[in-house]
Amino acid sequence: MVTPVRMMGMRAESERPPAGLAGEMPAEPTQASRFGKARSAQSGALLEDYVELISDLLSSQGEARPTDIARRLGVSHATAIKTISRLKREGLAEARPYRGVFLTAAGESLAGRVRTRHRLVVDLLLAVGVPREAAEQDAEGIEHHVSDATLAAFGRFLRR
Amino acid sequence: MVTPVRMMGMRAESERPPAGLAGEMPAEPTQASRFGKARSAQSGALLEDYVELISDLLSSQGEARPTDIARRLGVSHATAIKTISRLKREGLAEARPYRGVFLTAAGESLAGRVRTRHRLVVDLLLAVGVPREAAEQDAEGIEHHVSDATLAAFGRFLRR
DNA sequence: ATCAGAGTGTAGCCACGGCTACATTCTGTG
DNA sequence: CACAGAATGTAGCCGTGGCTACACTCTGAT
Ligand SMILES: [Mn+2]
Ligand SMILES: [Mn+2]
Ligand SMILES: [Mn+2]
Ligand SMILES: [Mn+2]
Repeated sequence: MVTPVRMMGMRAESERPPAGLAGEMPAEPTQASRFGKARSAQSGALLEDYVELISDLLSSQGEARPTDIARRLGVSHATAIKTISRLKREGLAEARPYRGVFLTAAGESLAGRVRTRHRLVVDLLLAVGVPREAAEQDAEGIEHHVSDATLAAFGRFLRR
Repeated sequence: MVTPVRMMGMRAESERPPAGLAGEMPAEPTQASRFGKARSAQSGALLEDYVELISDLLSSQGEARPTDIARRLGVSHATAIKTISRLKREGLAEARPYRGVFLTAAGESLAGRVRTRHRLVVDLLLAVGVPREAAEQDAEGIEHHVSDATLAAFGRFLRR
């Protein structure tokens, strides 16, 4: 995500056949690209949640320790630690053994955007009548698939 | 998903510590469960997309061949074939070599629900002012995180 | 100062969902 | 009827994100 080195799969949009002679159904290049985008969005989701949570912990507790992160996410500490090293590799976090996790500038910035988006999504859901608990729950997954255009529309709708 | 044999990870909600003596922040069992649910939702997403697409192909083309499925999803045929065998394993589809893919009753039923939900999500997005293309795009990911409660709320909002 | 217990880290396993490369089977023309 | 080319299937590789088991390091009470 941060480093779209080649990001997952995502088949090259170009390598399409010459599109049959007649107008036999556009072959839908759009559809494939939509699925592809949804897939890559998903790949960033986990990192986004980590970064948002770490930022929260740093504010509220003053530190973000692997065990806390693991507990809050509902995964084993081993899993959390492995993902934290991925955050480091992606340049979003820094951490030295037994010393807790911190966010880089990039990490903080991402956390901010993610937090804003999370709130907007919850608010939008509430605004259209989704019950609180469902809104909180579903937002956790939905947020990662909301594009800037959609987010902007949500904002306009809420300010109405 | 259909067969929640043990479904991915999803840490046991129960194994929580005795919750410190004083009232030191509820320890948020909710948060972990929310992340967990979002994770399992994701695990079903791919199968949902396959089933919906296969159903579409069966209606429009009369058959669903691996290559078509692969092209529409933007993945290699090898990937599609592997996922198709997972669909078989999950009891959603049937397929014999060189004979195309078909849906079981369970598969058809899932496809129907998925299609309905997909449409509702797109309509909701359009209704709150999301531009068409963004709506189509984002819906492809969002749909998999919309609970029944939220879906019902969307329906009410649109019928308003 | 000790040391039990909590927290961290590492190793190794698994399933999923991508891919490429190669082998096999169909099928429509010629 | 042959057979080239398309479709299908198989094998094997990779990274992610889970897990358990075990080893190491800290730290707060005695
Ligand atoms: Mn989330
Ligand atoms: Mn969030
Ligand atoms: Mn989808
Ligand atoms: Mn869909």
